[in-house]
Amino acid sequence: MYWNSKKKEADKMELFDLEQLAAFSDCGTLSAAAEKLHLSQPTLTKTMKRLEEEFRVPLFVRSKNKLELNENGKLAAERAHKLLQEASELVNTVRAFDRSRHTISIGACAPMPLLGITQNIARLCKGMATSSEIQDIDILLTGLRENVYQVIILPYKPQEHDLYIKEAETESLFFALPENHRFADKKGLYMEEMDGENMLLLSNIGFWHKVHTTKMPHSRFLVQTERFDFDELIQSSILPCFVSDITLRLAGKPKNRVIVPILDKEAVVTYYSVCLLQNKEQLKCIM
Amino acid sequence: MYWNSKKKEADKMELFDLEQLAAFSDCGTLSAAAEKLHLSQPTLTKTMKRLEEEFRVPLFVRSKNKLELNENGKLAAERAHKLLQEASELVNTVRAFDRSRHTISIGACAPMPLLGITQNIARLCKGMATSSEIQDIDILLTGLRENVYQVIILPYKPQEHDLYIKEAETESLFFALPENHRFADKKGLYMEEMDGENMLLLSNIGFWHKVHTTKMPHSRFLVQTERFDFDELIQSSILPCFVSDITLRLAGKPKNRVIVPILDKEAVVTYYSVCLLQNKEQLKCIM
DNA sequence: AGACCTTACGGCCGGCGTAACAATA
DNA sequence: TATTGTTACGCCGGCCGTAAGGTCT
Repeated sequence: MYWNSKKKEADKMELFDLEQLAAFSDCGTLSAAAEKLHLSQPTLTKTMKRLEEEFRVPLFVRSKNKLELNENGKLAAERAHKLLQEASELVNTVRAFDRSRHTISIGACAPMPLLGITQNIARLCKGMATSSEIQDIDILLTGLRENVYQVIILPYKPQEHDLYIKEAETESLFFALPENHRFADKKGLYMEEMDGENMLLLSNIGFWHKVHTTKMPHSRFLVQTERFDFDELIQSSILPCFVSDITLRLAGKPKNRVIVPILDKEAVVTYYSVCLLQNKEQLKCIM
Repeated sequence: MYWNSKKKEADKMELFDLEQLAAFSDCGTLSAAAEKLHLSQPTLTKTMKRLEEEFRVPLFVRSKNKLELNENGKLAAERAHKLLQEASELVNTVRAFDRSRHTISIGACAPMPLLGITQNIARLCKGMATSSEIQDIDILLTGLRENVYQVIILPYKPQEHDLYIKEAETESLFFALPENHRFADKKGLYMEEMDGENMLLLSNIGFWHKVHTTKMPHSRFLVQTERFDFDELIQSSILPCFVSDITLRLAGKPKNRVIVPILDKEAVVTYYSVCLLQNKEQLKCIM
């Protein structure tokens, strides 16, 4: 296979050469560029010569001890920057694409139903990663159609015909009242009855937030971002808060609290896992 | 300088690697790609492995005896094509830019004044190339402002104030009539008198064409593209044609023809070399 | 003297080719 | 058997670094 060995005209221009050119353009001096790239100055000298040969056009104005880009060189360096940027984007794009093929993005209207489904995915779809977030319901729906999410979890059953829907779990909301609260011995409460009472609330609870603020417009909600802080506050304060059957099951009943069911129909929701009908097969292991 | 020698994580991805990937994508098989690039198959095998390492993402689905791009690979190959295209455009752009810096584009309204000016450029501006073309006058003016042309040659003196103008040579038009033509003994002729006579004409004569067709609307002009064919036809036919003092000076009088001056004022033009005022200094060697 | 670029020289590593092997059709 | 991909192995060239030289501030 030596019959082509001596093709001297080869376009040997490589990205590393351009990187050196770009570095020289940035640093203004070969020495500085060499240091930046952890190379020796003579290496840079030779690469620049090589580039000039490959472009077959002068790129520099050479004084005895000074090297500068001429107009050609400035243009070349500028374009080299662009090309390097695009080369870097190339691998990033491919990596991101690969990642997207291996991760399922789930959008949920509330935190609790995420727990079950992400566990299921980890168990059923080995090698699949999941990324999940809690968002407003309309954002979830548009995100589903734009493939931002492969699966979304809604607190109601949507009617669109291009969606594949599967009923998931239910969640029922309760008040967790201090034992000496005036309603502590009630068997059930409407949110309206509690309206006006200040309550502890965990942030990032999705659509529940809207439920609370609409049904209890006169209450002030002391929002905690951190789960740990929230739990601490429950222990140390006498403010009522919300719990659900799921949190009760997972974390147990907060000490010194009485659990009172909420009677509003909005306090009991059934979650539905939803994906595009066209992705049904691909996602059936989850749904 | 060995303190960084062993950085194995280097982004060694080079254009040649991507070229091999692109070739594989085009050819469908390593062997074919290897042949196309004048490389051996094992080389391709190893490059593909290297690329997979550099992307840190699988790019292929490997059977025992078959290598195919997976989805990642297809994306990578597609983007590789694009990047290679852009790399090629990079050098072409720089080369074109360099060329544009070393060539003066001249637009002229007629062929004759070009002769003198291009000779002057070749003599006065060593290392400068010239490209010239003949165009309509309005195209010349817009082209000058858009830097399509550095210098244009007009048959009149423009009035714009952002232009630098230098009077160039003059050209006077004559009829070259067969010796037995009815006007052969005239001392001068108006074009109107010749209107209706069929004439030989050289194509690509710029604004002269418009002069002829407006002043002699009833004549038919037998247009020749090739100078050689035109000269042959003059010898062998009895059709009248145009000559100018410049062609007479350069090529002499056609045999068997009588030269009769044209009396219309349009038959004597003074050419003006025009450039943008802002380029005056840069072009003063020419102007 | 210090900063910079260039040239000369030598070593080394990485990429390439050959050869041999394995698997498929 | 012919084609294709992979592995093993050795060579060779190109790239890099060190050293030395020249020029300018």
